[in-house]
Amino acid sequence: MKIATWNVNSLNVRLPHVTDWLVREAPDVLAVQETKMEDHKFPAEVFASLGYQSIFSGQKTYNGVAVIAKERPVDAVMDIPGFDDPQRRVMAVTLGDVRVVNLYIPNGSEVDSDKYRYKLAWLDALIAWLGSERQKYPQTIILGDFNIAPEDIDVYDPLQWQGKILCSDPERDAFRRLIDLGFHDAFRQFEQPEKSFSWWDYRMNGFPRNLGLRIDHILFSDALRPQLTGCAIDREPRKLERPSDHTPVVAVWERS
DNA sequence: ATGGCTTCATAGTGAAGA
Repeated sequence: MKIATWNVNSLNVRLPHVTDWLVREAPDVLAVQETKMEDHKFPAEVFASLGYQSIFSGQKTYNGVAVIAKERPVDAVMDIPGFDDPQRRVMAVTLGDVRVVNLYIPNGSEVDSDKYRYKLAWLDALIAWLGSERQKYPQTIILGDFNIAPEDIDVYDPLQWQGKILCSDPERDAFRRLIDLGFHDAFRQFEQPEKSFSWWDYRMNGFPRNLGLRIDHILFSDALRPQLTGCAIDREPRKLERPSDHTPVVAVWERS
């Protein structure tokens, strides 16, 4: 199974990039974030014409998540149960015998801001939920835009970013607590190029200078460890005209 | 240089992203 995550930063603008990428890479599953699109506008028929089924939870202007898969996604959950949140950031589905949890974790804006407190509360609720989901779904993949750079090696300039949003200790602690539920960072299971990032700021020529952060992740549960054969960041879509500021992260399992 | 760039909602500019 080939599975990918991609924050597309508006599916309306990025649809040609996404369809081109689906045709070229032929993943079994693509989890997207920041569709910024209400459900009645979701281009499900475009993906259907490429052999993909879609399930989506969107809203106008901000947020919005979707799972695009060859197999029919079932048993969808579109909220963190018990966590009242109008923002569309969660899409958990079952594909075969694997539970896939697609996340658009809040950005947080600035440390100590209201949005930062919302991010930390959101993460607490997420961790509590996924902790209880573990027994139910031994084979789980959690992927998406985490808006957390877990380690200094995931940041182009760790000193400049020290303690800042995406890198603060409470955010990294939340990432660690998620891992400690029994998950692993697929990207770090393999030798990787130095300065591997998944997001680059549109400003300051961030991408050509590789001023990036690794904030998009694919985590997997213990039961899926033996079959994982690779994980990589695909920088190609970031080189296109009018790219998303994020680029896809891809993981491959030998079997479902 | 609390800027830069991009998207969206809007019809001027401003919010938000990361």
